[in-house]
Amino acid sequence: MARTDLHDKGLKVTTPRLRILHILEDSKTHLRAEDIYRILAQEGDDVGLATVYRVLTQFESAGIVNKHYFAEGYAVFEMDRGTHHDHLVCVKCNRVDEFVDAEIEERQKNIAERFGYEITDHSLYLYGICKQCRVQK
Amino acid sequence: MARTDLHDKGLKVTTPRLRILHILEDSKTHLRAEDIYRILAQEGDDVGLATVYRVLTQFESAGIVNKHYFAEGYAVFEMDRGTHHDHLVCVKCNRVDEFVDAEIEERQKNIAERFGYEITDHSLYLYGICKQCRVQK
DNA sequence: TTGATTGCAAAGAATTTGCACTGGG
DNA sequence: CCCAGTGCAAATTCTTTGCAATCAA
Repeated sequence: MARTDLHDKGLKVTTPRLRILHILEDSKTHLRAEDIYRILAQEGDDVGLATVYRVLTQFESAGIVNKHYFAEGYAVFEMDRGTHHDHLVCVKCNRVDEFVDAEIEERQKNIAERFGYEITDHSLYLYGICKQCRVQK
Repeated sequence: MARTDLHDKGLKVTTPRLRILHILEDSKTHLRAEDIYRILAQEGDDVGLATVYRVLTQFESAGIVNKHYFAEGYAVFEMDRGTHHDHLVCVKCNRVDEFVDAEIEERQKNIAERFGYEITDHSLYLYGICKQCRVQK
């Protein structure tokens, strides 16, 4: 599956790509390039950081992963599992939660229509302070 | 107003701060530190880029401005006017329209509540192709 | 074989910091 | 006066790129 996945996207099946794909598939959270680089090293795969960045960029172009900039100043990646969702980001601890709201999606469509736009994409981020951070404050 | 504004926040009233505040107040769009630095130079104010960054950081802590990372990899700033407006952006001509949808705002609030977040801010961008761009193909 | 892919190191872009000097209160 | 505030350059952090070696197809 991973093999054919890469092949279908016109990407050569190399060890770095398979390993990175695997790490992304296993992860439940958003990962930075640096995170992936560290995990690779832990697992004994000596993949260069530059390669991690390059592979992630290629995966993004191929629609395999999604890239986000939350409020920290660096990019994080997650598998594109086909299910669109928006994000809640804690500005204190950087925790991220995901949600989908059909009504919001619908209204966005209507608003775009009203303004004469044909939507190609959208991004919705809610920034706030999560429960834990408020408690320990 | 600007003077007392700074004073009330415990910030010394200096030329760089007043000028930067003025630029932010006049701007209808999000500005990068670099943008502000360039505008200052154009207006004849020789303020160092490092100072722009420092002042913006202080303004953010003081609640005077909001800082965001959208999908570009760098921070943008805007005055905190207490009103959340969202944006429609044309990916062809960069035209920008603003909108507010009470129902969406309401649902966002509910979602945040459900996840235990206390919202401090949010950003909603709809990217698309505007009518004119579609017409002239 | 052979062009795509990788690693490493150097380059870039955005942002921060150290330090001596300056200016607001 | 005195210390917060500033400018400049050097340092950091995140990411990209040039180039020779390497590997998948």
